[in-house]
Amino acid sequence: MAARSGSASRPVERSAGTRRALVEAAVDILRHEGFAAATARAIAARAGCNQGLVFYHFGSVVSLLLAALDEVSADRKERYEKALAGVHRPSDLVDLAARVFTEDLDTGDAALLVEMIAGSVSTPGLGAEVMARVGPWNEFAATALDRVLGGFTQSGLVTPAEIAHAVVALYLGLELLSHLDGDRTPALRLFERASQLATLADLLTGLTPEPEQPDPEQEENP
Amino acid sequence: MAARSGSASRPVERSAGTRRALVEAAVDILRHEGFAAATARAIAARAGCNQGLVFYHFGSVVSLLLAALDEVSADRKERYEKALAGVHRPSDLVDLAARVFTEDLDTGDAALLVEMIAGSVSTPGLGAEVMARVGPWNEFAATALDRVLGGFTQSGLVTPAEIAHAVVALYLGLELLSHLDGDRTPALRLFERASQLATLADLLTGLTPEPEQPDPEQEENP
DNA sequence: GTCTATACTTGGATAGAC
DNA sequence: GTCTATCCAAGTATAGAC
Repeated sequence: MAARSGSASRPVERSAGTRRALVEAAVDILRHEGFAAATARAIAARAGCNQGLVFYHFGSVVSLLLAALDEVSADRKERYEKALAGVHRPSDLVDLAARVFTEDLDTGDAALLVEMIAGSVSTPGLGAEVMARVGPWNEFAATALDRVLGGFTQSGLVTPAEIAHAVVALYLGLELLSHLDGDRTPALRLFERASQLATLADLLTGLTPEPEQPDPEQEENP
Repeated sequence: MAARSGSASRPVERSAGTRRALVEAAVDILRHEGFAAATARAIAARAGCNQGLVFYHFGSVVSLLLAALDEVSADRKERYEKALAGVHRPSDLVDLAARVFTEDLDTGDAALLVEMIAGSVSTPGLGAEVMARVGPWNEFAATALDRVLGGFTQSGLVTPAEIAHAVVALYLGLELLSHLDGDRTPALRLFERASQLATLADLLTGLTPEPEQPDPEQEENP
């Protein structure tokens, strides 16, 4: 509380606005121009402010880029977790993965992640930072897999963490290849096949733990 | 025939030597320093010659880098094809893949490929060129898979090309992640699991087409 | 505290020397 | 034909203005 002016020119608000504009511009450039094009000058130009502000607000270009990565990561995680709520069978999970993959490609989120990973390969301190931001996806995948394949993974053949690592690696590889030649059809075709196999898995998991449940779609509790 | 001097200072030999030195230096830098560090100046310095020679001999930096990629690609392909000769069962193939993966990581060839792919993501014309050089690996994987899983893939469930695409993507993804955090254990653990599963596949393929044959190259009946 | 104008560094490419 | 000295553009970062 206390004294409060409605003016938009208050220092703290100007600062916040500039920061936001820079992050947004960074996201945009990473999505459509790539890591190499994401320079302080280019980002500031798109944000409509002076180039030096990148260093004032974020200290360095990579810090700004990491902020951009965090921004879209938060959005994606929220979307994914919401979607995961409706997933119960293996085929559901594969279908979700396919949808997510396509969405990420459409929105450019995939491009952003791949650009950051690619860029971090040749920028000293960046690798660890990006890795730390990929880690949660690993856990997320492990949780999702455990939830759907719980019975199978507990058989001791493989652990969810192992499959999750493979899944994340496959996801990145597919994105990378799609990104390279601009052709997503091989990846989509693969998801089709996986969907067929998952239907098979439905049967397998279906006969192991529970044969039939009264409410498969009863998540409507706001 | 004709006039021939034994001197090593003949223009054509000097040129060839310089070219070779530059390619070798480019390979070395890509392996150990990364794409971003692979500048004309750095490469020339390591090759012990003037920076301008990069442009005289190769026209541009990326052309030199592609030459470096071709260099190691040729070596790898030769090694792989030789190794593939001794592969007959699925488990052989997985073991070979694991060995190849580890070797590539040790020699730095994996790093080089990943660096080039990563770099090409943000260098206009490079993507298509690198993609053209990844294509053969796709075919190679398809051939290898078809050879080992021929009976299974002809069942129509999946095509070798599809699996090959997935395998290449997985390979790249694993290399990328190993490269990022410098920890290869998750990937190696994965190969261990795959090896176990492949032993299972040995049994499957073993009981389907032939229990024992003197020559497994019978492709007659056109 | 917020921002701008300027300094310094590095890299790609070429004009011209040998 | 082979190579070197030099030019110019672009990037990061900061010293100082508001």
